[in-house]
Amino acid sequence: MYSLAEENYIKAIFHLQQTKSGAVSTNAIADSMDTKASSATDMVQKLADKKVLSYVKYKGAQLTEKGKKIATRIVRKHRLWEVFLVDKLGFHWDEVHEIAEQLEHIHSTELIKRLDIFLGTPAFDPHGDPIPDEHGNFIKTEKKLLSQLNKSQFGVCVGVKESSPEYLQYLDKKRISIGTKINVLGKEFFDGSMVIEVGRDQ
Amino acid sequence: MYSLAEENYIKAIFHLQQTKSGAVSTNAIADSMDTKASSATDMVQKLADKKVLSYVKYKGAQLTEKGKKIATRIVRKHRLWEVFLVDKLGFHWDEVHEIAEQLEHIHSTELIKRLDIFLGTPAFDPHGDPIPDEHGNFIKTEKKLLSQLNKSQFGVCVGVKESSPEYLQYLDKKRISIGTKINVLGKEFFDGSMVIEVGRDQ
DNA sequence: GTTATTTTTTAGCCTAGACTAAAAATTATT
DNA sequence: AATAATTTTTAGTCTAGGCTAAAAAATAAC
Repeated sequence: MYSLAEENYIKAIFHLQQTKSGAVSTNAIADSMDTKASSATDMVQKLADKKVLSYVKYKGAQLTEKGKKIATRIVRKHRLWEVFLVDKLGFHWDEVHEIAEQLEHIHSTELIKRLDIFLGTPAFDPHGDPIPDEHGNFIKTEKKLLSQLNKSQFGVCVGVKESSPEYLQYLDKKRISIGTKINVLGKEFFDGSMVIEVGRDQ
Repeated sequence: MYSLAEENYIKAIFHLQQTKSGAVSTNAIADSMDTKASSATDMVQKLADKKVLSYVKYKGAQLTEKGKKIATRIVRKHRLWEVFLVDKLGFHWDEVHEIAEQLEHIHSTELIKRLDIFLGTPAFDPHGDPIPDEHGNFIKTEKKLLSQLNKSQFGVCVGVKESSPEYLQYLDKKRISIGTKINVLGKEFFDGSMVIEVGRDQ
């Protein structure tokens, strides 16, 4: 069993690994955990002892298979709980992160198994992020930024890069949510600004 | 905001106060928390500083109104989550305590408000214990032990004194659960042993 | 009403996880 | 390549919550 602090570090390192390849630097970990580099070093050394990650002094950390399994289990829990909060309790998608951040640390495999079934084994969370299955496998969604599309192309919104309440509320006003189809009607070469059509059929 | 340890002490003292009147002794707290008396003393002193309880050296502790409010909020959360686990996820009533023990520490008043509505604002948990409302008020159920009933009297099971999995499974086999009507058909004066009829209409 | 026993508190120590400040290693600059 | 700047690690502190052992108070026994 891992402590709350350990689980949070493992999760943070997992997410950092998703974006950049190679070892994750101490500073990057400290930044994302909102602590100091020295604290991150301590924890990384402890997790290396526990074989959760490999660590080379001054070179950074990388999760082992064991570590990745722990991380995906936490991510799975986090995202399942988010679905619960939105689908069952009627929360808005911009309100659930903080609560899920707590719920993801509840220990009980049986609970998650049952919650998953109760929710209808969803494949995506309310932000469009894929939910890992029991074995830690999950669909790597090929996400493109809207800004990367060209005129006459279209896409379906599967998530957002930024998740500040302000931004999510702005999207809401524009009637854009997960699953919304967006057509690029025009694109300005000068600054990349676009005219888009927001699909009504969501 | 109170730490996990603080919340657990507050809850333990609350439950101890329910059974015995007057101040709760350090040893009683330590026993129910499965720690040593010295640890209990430390925590009780800290909670007294925070005005959660009143404490007189060598005399024991008593929750203040503030402390009781904190305690009932935790109890409310615990019991609501138990209802969720049994009613929605299909857990058996003898499996939910440990998980609810974790869930009761999730901080979010909005979550509990919504969970309560989702569950249909239940008045009792799966063990027959009353669920405090938002303001901390709850029905004091007049509970009698089955052994206190006499011949020709009857009662409705609202809970159990002991909650070991073994005992709960035994009750299950005998088809006794919350809401089950029990008729005392006969009672032996010698040792108090009974012949009872277990109501089918539950 | 002393003495013995039990209960409670204090004092001092331990671990997890944070911190600061200084040292060491790495990377960047000229 | 030598120095400057940055990153990372180490060393030493701090707090929360535990612990043990000893002291102090309360209770029980004679």
